Amino acid sequence: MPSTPYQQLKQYLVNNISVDDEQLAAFCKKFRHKTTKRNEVLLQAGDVCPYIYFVNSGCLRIYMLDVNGKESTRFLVTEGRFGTAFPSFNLQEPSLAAIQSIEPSDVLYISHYDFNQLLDTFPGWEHLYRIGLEKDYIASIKRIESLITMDARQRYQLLMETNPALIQKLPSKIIADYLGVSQETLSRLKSKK
Amino acid sequence: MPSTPYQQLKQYLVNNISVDDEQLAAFCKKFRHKTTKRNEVLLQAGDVCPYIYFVNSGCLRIYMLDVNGKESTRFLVTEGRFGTAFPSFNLQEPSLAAIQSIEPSDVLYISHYDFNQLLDTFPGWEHLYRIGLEKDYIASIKRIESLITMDARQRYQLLMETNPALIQKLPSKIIADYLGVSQETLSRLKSKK
DNA sequence: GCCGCTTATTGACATTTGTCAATAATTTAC
DNA sequence: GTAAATTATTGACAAATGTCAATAAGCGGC
Repeated sequence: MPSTPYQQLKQYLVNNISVDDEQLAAFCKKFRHKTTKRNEVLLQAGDVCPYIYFVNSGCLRIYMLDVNGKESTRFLVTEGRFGTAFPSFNLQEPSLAAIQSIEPSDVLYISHYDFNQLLDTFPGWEHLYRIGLEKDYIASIKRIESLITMDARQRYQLLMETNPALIQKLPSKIIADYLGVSQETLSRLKSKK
Repeated sequence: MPSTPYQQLKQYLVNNISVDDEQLAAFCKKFRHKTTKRNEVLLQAGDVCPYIYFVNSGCLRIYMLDVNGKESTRFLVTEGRFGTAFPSFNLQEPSLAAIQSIEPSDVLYISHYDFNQLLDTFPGWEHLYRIGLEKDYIASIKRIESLITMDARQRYQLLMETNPALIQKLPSKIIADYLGVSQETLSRLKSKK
């Protein structure tokens, strides 16, 4: 167990950029710490998203809710990763998506203002952010490809291959709307071999 | 008509970062110029993508071809924008997607090596790239949302609202696989009101 | 540990979308 | 300008997926 809630973030930083202890401390100082309950909502749709989160443990879900109450999961943010309602956080405009913690989670968060200040102050921070953006962008491209080229069964199989832990960990209701299929269809895919 | 093929790129740069003429010249020197024919293939699937392109005029299409010969358009890159087979260019691994110029086009291109050299040499370049990544990432998030929450008709209507020029300009066959629907389905959407 | 709520499964059916095929309309290449 | 190739449209049907409903199973909160 890490002695402070900042251990994992520091590890993430040293893995991705060259940074000395002093800078690490300066970065961490901008982050606040929070534990959440199961299904706690961190951002309501319609609000401007003020924070970007780093997940120490647990799982955040970025999701949309349509007028009929149907939910769609845009992204899942697991341990050791950054996540936010990106378009809202980046542009500081009202969010289409909400953020909830699916399970009790332990997170750090930094405000948009402080985040930008780090960008302007430390070139290393911009580099780190850029690397993260590249990875997330590539992940989103792969997701688009799976959505336009594969049927429901193929997408489910792909997820089983690339991220079986997610399927284990999350209720299949959420896996279903992450894949863009109904709960019933996913249930049938799983049973009918 | 611009006097050199670099006019538009320069305009793009000054719009996005503060940069002096000397730097502009240094940036442009890294780009080569090329005109393409209709349907010319710039990258074959399976090859590592060596370049990122800036489109002066015309249109590039990043697309995938499955074993049955079905094509899916991952992205369309129009005038005044950067584009490449991003995962391959970024990771320098074989590309799932191919690149073609749908129509006769006028493009600039820079190698992965030179691009990274600019990143390392000019903080302004990393900033510019980061801003571009943010925009492209947001666009891809919106595309994912449209794919998981909307049916074919809604996606088509969205495209008509957000980018009617694309629908005008491109054959509906390509619009169809960009939307992730068959040509016939799109044709029916258009006729049946 | 139990109650109650949420989630998962299954069936019947409706709807959407895809596939195949034939034909018409366009467009390209020469 | 014309022939050939590509693209678009339409019909008939098949396949995939969604919706609604009923029931079963699982799990969280106390």
